[in-house]
Amino acid sequence: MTFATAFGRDPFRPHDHRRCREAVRAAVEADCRERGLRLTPARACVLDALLESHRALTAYELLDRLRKAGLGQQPPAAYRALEFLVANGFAHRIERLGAYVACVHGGASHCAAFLVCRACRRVAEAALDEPEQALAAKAESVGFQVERVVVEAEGICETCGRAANG
Amino acid sequence: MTFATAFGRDPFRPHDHRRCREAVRAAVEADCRERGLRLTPARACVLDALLESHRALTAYELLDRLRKAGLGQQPPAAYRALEFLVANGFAHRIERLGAYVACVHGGASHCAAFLVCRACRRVAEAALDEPEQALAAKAESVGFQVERVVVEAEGICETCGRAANG
DNA sequence: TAGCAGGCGTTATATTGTAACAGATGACCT
DNA sequence: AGGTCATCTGTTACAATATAACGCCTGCTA
Repeated sequence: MTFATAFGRDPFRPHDHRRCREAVRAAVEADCRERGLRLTPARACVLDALLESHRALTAYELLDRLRKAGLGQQPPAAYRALEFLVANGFAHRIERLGAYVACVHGGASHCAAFLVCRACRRVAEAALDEPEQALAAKAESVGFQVERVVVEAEGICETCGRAANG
Repeated sequence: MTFATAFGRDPFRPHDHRRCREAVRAAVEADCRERGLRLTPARACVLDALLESHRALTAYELLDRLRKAGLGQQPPAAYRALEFLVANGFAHRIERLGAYVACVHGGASHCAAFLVCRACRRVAEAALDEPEQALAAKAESVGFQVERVVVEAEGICETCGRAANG
């Protein structure tokens, strides 16, 4: 399990975010070509907004971007773009926040865990190799069929912790 | 890690729920006495509603109960009772659903994982001994201070699975 | 008995998300 | 070329979840 930007670094700390963002964007484009998915202007606009930072953005913040770009006016525009991005593994919904982040692991569907800073709303993502092994074992023992696992750790990132403690 | 009702059984399957419910209710009352907490009529009403089943209920479903009992009319009545119950470890919020369940582990604050059936909304709770050890280790390695961990497995319980598959 | 904290009532509003239907576009077939 | 189909988008209207802010009441206690 590793926490990473597109370049294997800690997203809570300064990094070459331009390269980080562009690498993910290129990977998504390539993946869409391969899988015959349409990265339409509205979808690309939402993805780009998410890629501007490692912060979780709400659907309405993303809708603002669509409005400014002239690519949509009403909530369904944002939710449709997000539905596409989440369904295809290009973004994740952070349940704890009702907000969304770009996926930094490039396309393939996977099970993810998140560190969510409640101060700056930045999110670090970890690929979980197994969907919480112990949990899966217990689920099986009661005949429960797991379809999706949400793992979100809420807290304070190093930067915000230092800012608060002086 | 064990999934349990108050009597160590699988909450997705039939059990002596009257005893299950009454034991939790008594434990909560005892805990409130010990800790000087006030289990007011409105709070008890919400707790009792949650204890009627192992299903997650929304704040507005709970507000209906308060209304019928003449113990509150507006949303804040429900949210205040829930705030008390959650803050003191007597209930949990299921982030995935925006809904609430009674805690079956009797009071002490703890870290929990949930199996959430998306068909019947019943919820099984597991006490996590350590707050996701691997996650905590990784958090520490990037200087992230974890305050709370959400672990929710969404899927289909045995009963609902059988109903669907014939 | 004055002050204080906690609990509650009420109004108003914020935030997040969906249903439903219609128009537009582009791919593909004949 | 024209027909047909699926997908994407526009729009209206609304549902569902949650909170801010203010003020009253009650019971404790200094």
